[in-house]
Amino acid sequence: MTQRAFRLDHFLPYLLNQAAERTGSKFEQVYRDTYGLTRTRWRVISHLGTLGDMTAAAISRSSHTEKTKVSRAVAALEAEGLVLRVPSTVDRRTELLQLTDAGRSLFVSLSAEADRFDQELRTALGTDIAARLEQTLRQLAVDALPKLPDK
Amino acid sequence: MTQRAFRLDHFLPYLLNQAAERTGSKFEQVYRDTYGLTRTRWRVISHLGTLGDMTAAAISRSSHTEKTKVSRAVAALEAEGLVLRVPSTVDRRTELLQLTDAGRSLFVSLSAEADRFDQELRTALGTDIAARLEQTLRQLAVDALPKLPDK
DNA sequence: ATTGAAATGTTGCATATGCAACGGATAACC
DNA sequence: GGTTATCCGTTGCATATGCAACATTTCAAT
Repeated sequence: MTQRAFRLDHFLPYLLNQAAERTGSKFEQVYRDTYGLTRTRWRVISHLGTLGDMTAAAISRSSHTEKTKVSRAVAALEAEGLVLRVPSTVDRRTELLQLTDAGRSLFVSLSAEADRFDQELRTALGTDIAARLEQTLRQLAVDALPKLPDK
Repeated sequence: MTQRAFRLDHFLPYLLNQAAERTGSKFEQVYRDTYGLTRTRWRVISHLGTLGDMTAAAISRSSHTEKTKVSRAVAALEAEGLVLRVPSTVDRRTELLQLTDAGRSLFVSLSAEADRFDQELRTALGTDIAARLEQTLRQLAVDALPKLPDK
């Protein structure tokens, strides 16, 4: 019974969390200090910027973010004049969200910085390793994860 | 001026966050539902379990967790009788934290589940890919990240 | 048609979090 | 030695978050 001892620093969920936290908070400095955005607000902006106009529920599903978190971020962004709500005529429960001119202009500059940051990351890791990382992460993020171990 | 458009779903910090969030919340079900632990409490337990007795500040540094977050987790764990504080005689600012018998027993069962979860993850990804992922994540989590792009 | 189930977005409330400030203790420095 | 800076752990407070509940609207089933 050579029982391999549990090692936190080899536990993938922990390593994923650490890597995400460090990388994310590093880039967070950009949109926080320079643009006064929170993470969820940046997430909403970047969704609208890259995926086009969409509803809050769609953003919530696409980003696996609590719908109430999205709702509050949208409210703030609307108050700041960065996002516009267009009530749908077909489904009166929903409203389509779209960037205002100010919102789009913010997205353009911020996404340029994001691109640069991403490039630096990939260069530091090595482009081939970064590409493999991206593929594996997408698998973890999107595809089905293993079921929880049955006890 | 073929400007490559920013794509959120190719942005490494975003993918890292998504993968970490999904993986982490999946395993969180285990320690939350079965053992009533929060993520930070599990983090403290697993640090003490794998790295031995240490101070709150050491846990904070090792896990890149706010010291106030650690402080509160420790207070809760102490109240639940899972962690013991041993004031240091040499440095009277610090207190060494250690698992009680109950705490160690909890760690033993929980780390066994963590091992199983990790194994399932690695099997799902493929063991070689998982090993490469681990190495890359450690690099991102521990090593220096690229400086923020100069504007 | 009608009834029941599900989706959308918001709010209330309890809890979690981040940040600054604090008291106490040690370290650094001159 | 004495002064200053730094470290440890805690607390106060403002904000963020998660979860349940809600009103409204659409969808499903019969």
